[in-house]
Amino acid sequence: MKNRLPSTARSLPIALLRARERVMGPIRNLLSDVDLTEQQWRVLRVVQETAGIDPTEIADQACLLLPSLTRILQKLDEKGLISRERDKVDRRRQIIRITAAGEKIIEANIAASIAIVDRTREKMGEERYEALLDLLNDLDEIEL
Amino acid sequence: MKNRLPSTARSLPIALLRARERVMGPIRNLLSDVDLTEQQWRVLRVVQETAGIDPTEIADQACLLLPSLTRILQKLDEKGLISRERDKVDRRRQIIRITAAGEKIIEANIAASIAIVDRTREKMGEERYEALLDLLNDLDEIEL
DNA sequence: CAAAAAAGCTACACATGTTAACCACAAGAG
DNA sequence: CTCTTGTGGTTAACATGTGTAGCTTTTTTG
Repeated sequence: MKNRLPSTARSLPIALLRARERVMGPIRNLLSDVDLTEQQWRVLRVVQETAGIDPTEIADQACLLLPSLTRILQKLDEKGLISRERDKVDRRRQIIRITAAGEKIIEANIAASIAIVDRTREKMGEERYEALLDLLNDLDEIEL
Repeated sequence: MKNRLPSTARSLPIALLRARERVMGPIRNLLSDVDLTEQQWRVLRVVQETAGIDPTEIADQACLLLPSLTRILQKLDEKGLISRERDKVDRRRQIIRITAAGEKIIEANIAASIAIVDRTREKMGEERYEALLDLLNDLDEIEL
């Protein structure tokens, strides 16, 4: 009765953050070598995954607000990693695509990134790892 | 063979981020009403959890770099939510404590915060929810 | 004691978060 | 057809956070 607060380890948001930092820390180091921020990398991954995606959808999938995304897309465009095109049907809309250079950057870094995550998978065990991913995706789909 | 990349939904860092945003979004709204950022709240929770903690330990538990933490502690100090004291044994060190006002802020917001998380727990089911927390804590303890 | 290490702080450059205002185009109502 | 409303996206401005380097003070160690 003295303390009804959940310990931070049993606080879902904090536990999610700590787990993420554990995995993301090493990956951030990788990315800084090729001068990409974590967010830029995330956007690039999302764009690569869904060719012809529009900014609103990217923002949603990459968990970014549109104004932040606008700036990030400008940076990625400057770097030649994505291309932007106006939708001919709805001319408010933009169509974003990854360029060959963008694909190349992903190619060059995804292996090391996967290797880091794979070490985690091995230490956790395949089943627990997959179970974790399933639970995370469930959580993401909750309360739409 | 055409595409060896994991979909972003099966990418552990991205899945962790999306799940976190889902839960944290509503909580951030709460906090902005009392003029606290997410990080300030996190620091406050950590300080409350471990009275007499020092900045290095806080930074570790709250997933912040020391320079960021320094500023956050200054802000929290200005607001009167924490107190700082020099350690008499090792005078390089500082001892951080939550103040009565700080406890009060937590009291005033933790209920709504827990309510948000509880809705998630109900939708996921108790067991799956607890399993998720266990897996996250495991992940955090990996690769020390 | 001198040198190395640890705990923090400061400063700086840059990226992101956040809100509001704004522009161009689209879609509906009358 | 035009007026209003809605949508997609950008810009601006400011707060905050990130990341690196260098500095001070105090401790520890050779």
